[in-house]
Amino acid sequence: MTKPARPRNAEATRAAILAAARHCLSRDSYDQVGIRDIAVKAGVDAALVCRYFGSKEDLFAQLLRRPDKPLDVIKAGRDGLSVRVAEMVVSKDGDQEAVEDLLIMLRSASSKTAASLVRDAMVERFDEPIAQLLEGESPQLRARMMGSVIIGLIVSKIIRGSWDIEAPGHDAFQQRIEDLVRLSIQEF
Amino acid sequence: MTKPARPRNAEATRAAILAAARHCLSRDSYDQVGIRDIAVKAGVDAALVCRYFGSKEDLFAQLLRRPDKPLDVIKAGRDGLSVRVAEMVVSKDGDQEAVEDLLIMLRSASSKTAASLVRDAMVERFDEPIAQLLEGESPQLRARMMGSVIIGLIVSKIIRGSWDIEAPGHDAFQQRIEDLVRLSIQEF
DNA sequence: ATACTATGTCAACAGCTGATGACAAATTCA
DNA sequence: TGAATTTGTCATCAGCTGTTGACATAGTAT
Repeated sequence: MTKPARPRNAEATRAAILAAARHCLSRDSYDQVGIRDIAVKAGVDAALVCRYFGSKEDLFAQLLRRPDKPLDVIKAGRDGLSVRVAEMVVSKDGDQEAVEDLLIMLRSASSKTAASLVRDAMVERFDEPIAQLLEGESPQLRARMMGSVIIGLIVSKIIRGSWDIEAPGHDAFQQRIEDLVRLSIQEF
Repeated sequence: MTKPARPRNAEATRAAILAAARHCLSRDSYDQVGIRDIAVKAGVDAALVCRYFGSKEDLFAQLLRRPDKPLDVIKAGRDGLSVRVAEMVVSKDGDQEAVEDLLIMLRSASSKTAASLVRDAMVERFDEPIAQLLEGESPQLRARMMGSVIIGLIVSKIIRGSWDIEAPGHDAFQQRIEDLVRLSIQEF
């Protein structure tokens, strides 16, 4: 009993490493997630992580960079945008992959090495797509305002653990978030 | 020319270390700020930091814990709260010490060791004082909603560097923030 | 001056980090 | 078969981290 003998498959282990990195980095910040943590989670030796991705920073960059994955909330169009965003943030039904991407970015936003990568990813994957959905003046600014509202809700949840709203008030809570999102992108 | 011969004064160097820590931790996260960084900034040996504060974690705790400093924005009362908050976030005239405190917390919010300290400080220094200012139903939740809006704006600024609003639109921008804050604490 | 304490410095520790190159085993190809 | 290439592991490096204890120096009291 030495090795479970996983079949050798470069592409699969590469994907496993990426998935493990996503898992770890959505729970802890860039500085706290070690290459060895990711390797263990992926069931691989730590050296492989460096061999496949060059460096920890490159791995993180590759993790954030996914031009193939447009966000569901956004690509569904301008109609009902606020509703979908509120749903995404508050419930488990919405675009949870988008929330995970945001979690990864926000957790590592204050890391020196990861900061610029996070900024670029944020612009590319959130701000620009949202801005393109908006009509009227200064769509970029309004997109950033909406980003702020979302970021605030998620970071607040990171800090406190959860929102734990009692059942009867939950609808009003979600409605309030919806209103905040709507107001944030309203024309001036 | 070996030493500028700073006069030996325990209280002063203790304060210098605290100030240096504030300086460093408002710019980088808990994980990235080393004891040596703080010591250099304070003009002291690194060992002194540990001798005066026990450990890095204790130093951070002591930094967050300032019951003597109620926030200006809050203690001015409920009237005009939204206006003052918007001013605080967007301009340099507002309560900038409060913004710095928030920066320190938010930068280190995703650090494993600092997380619980940040959570407690956030509740103690922001959520509770704000909630006590609110009348009507579920003041805690509404206080947290307002916190979310503020956090979002500050974190967004952390990520992007600044808001760089062109001069003519600036008033409308501040007005919008004011409205967002007002909506966030509005009764249900 | 002498003893004593408070304040500050130095050197070193164990532990962790990201990264590298040598090696082993599996797979593929001739 | 045997050689070659891919895939994975191991040991190790240098650098950094928080922390500690031994030492040095300044200030104070006797």
